[in-house]
Amino acid sequence: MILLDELKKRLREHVQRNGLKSSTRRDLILEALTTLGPHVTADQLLRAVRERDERVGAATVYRTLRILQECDIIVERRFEGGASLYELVDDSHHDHLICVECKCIIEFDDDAVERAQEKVALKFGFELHYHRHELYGLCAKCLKKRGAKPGATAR
Amino acid sequence: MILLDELKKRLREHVQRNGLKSSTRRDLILEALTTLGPHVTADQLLRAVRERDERVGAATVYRTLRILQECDIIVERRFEGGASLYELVDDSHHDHLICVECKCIIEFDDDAVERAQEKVALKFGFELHYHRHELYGLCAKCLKKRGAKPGATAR
DNA sequence: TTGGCTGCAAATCCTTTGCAGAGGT
DNA sequence: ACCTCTGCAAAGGATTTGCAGCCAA
Repeated sequence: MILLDELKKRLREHVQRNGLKSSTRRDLILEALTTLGPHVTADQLLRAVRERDERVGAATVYRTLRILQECDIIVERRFEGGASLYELVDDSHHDHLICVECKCIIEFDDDAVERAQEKVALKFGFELHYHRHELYGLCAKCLKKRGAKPGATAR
Repeated sequence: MILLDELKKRLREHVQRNGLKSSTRRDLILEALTTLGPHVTADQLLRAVRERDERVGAATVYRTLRILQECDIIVERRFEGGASLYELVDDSHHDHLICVECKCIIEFDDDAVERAQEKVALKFGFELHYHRHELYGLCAKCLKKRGAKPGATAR
């Protein structure tokens, strides 16, 4: 669970540092983000926020999402097809297994992978900010459903 | 270097297997793909193809790109912002370091990472088809340009 | 009071689709 | 001939932007 207050504080600081102003709408959006699941589309977020305040416009959601990205509260993810998904960074340390068939998303967190990629960054003199690591394929369930079908190579 | 003939053959087989027909335009697009760099947008591809045949339409490029994905000749990649990039799969075994400042893309290939992710897939009973692994941050050049600036945490 | 925030609608950007004609088998 | 491929233009979906009024500092 993420501490909402911690996030609000981070947002407030960002707002002050950049001569912006705080607003009720923005807080509402941030709250909705912590309530909804780990991967939210702008549209899902909009609907959720509108349940509490139906006058909120889509533009505000997008504008707020951009601000939240700037202060590292969320990360935008563009999986294949469709709209972007947004994710709280506190959640985003993990990576994803995505089933190409049923579209389910399994989250994982593997130290070996993490360490390996840090080494790669070092090798190229890169300062790592964040990463995305997505493995696409068939999940166990879909695999079973297919029975003894063709199959595929790893990668 | 990828063998263009090998790719053409794969395309031809896919076409026959699915009751499609081959076409000059499609071959042209495939050729352009092997000529241009490792990451091409649909638009870049369109321009390149038009240098050889100016009557080609954007729709054809998109339709062809979809077919080429179906027969595993290319992979679509949606990095942050902007249009999709397409990449020949023979090239796509590597992953990417992407500079958030200058937008440069460094390709890398790390066995430790590869092995680690295969292990993860196995753990979840996943059949891996392909993956994407992108590390975002500041490249060495931009890092130097910034001098002794704030910095960031790893991830 | 000032300058940022907001909703709305229009505008963009990238990609897909419908349709009538061209082209491959 | 038959059915796919193509260009064109229109449609689509997601996101951004211009503008006039609202609101926080």
